[in-house]
Amino acid sequence: MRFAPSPTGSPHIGNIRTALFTWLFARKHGGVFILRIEDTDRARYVEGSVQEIMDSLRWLGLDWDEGPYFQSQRLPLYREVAEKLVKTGHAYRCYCTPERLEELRRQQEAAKQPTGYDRRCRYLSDEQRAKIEAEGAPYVIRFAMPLEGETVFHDQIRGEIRFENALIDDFVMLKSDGFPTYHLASVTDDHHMGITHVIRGEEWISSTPRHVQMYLALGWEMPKFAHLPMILGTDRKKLSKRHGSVQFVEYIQQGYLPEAMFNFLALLGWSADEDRELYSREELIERFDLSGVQENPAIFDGQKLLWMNGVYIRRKPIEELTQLCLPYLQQARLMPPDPTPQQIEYAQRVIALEAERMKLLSEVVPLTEYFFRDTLEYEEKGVRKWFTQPYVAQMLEMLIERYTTLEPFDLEHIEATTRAVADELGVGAAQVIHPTRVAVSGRTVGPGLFEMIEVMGKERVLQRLRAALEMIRQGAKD
RNA sequence: GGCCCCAUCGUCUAGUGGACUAGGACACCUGGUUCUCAGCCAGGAGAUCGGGGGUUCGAAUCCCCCUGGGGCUACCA
Repeated sequence: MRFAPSPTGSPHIGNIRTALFTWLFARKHGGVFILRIEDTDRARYVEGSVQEIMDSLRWLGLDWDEGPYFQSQRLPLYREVAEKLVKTGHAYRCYCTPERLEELRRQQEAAKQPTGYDRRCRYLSDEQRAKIEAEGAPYVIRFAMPLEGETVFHDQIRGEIRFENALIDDFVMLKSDGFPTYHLASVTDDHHMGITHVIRGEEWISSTPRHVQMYLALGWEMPKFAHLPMILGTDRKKLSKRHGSVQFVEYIQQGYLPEAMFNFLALLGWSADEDRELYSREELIERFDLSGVQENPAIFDGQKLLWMNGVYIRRKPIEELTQLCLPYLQQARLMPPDPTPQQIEYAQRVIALEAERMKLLSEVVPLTEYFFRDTLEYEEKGVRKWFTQPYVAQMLEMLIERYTTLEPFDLEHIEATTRAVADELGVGAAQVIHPTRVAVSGRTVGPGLFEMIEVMGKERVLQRLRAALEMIRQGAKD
């Protein structure tokens, strides 16, 4: 099995999903998973994309057994195969210029004819050929497709697919710059690398008859083909830039967990016959089967992925989750680059309180900000609703006074003390809890108040209560 | 235009001739838990299986046509 991406840009969800399915299949059947970089188009090569591909695979835990191989380093092999086909009459040199080809296509389009090479050079006589060769004209090597009959192959997912040979033109195998096209390179490598199952995207179906004919011409054993359904954007169009983040690395940055992404991607276009959606990596390997692969394209909708990520975040042991969140906190300057054990301990307790609200690791910043900052930003709505209550100033004074002497400053005592204040004030507990939350966090939503106060610690809480009291008194004067 | 692939709730999907008053999940709505949110629990709404013909005692499941969507149609992959 192999995953053979082309380094023409940052890998997207679809590319990685193909890698995942291939990997799953290889692991399930004890096969060898090979990474092969199809860098045969020098013009479209994007610097750094190979690294991104490898980083993405590693991040997801898709380890490869061999490679990466680079097709650009195997040029002589492809030429050898192409020449062999020329010798056996299955291929020929074509000297047509790009200009002629373009003109030909224009005419065909104008005449509403199917476009394609007219095979002119296929029928050149030896003398004509020798003459052109003598001039040193550049050439490509084209495969000579059978002129009649049809090519039939059995797709592991879709069953039998057939194409009429006459409709397939003599495609280029070797370009004039000496590089192979995809067709030549992949067939050659798949054969030499002992690939038994070619698993790739649906967009390759129409190229498969060419590959089949090459195998036949070369006398090579045919691998099995499996064409995965495509992944479309919410507008049912092929995934592209305007669909938001389609680049895989962006998901990594936003704080998706590899476990969640793995699980989600495995279920995009594949399913086991059971009412379940949460699977571990091992369970997926155990269950994966080409027969469970969907034939119709799937629309990529991030909502379910987001939900699943939340599930996996909540399942994470808190120590691990804290380590995962740390980089985000540091980037936001909420934590220093080299935190002390005490600071990590504090962050961990904070994260434990907010974890169930987190769907992305990056959300740790907006979610926990107020635990770390010296000065709070108050939510306008909360201030208006709660700081205007007549009893609030008195309430804050009482809380400050009692918290100051409260020992130990723990959950149980904080709760008892706070509720006692409500009783004395003759109001419901909620009437105290809500304004206090605003005073202490600046917000109207968040974790349970008493837990929050306990984690913040006495000093920080007192300071915030005083600040709130000051603010209310100022407001009263105006 | 030509060739090819595909078609079940908004989305991911289960379903391979009778167990289907079409199941699950996300999202959505309601109720419960509770100091808010989230979480959790319970419930609800949501698909005449794209349309039309067949085959059959019986079709989401098989066949044909139509429609729709997608892919390919490069010296790109």
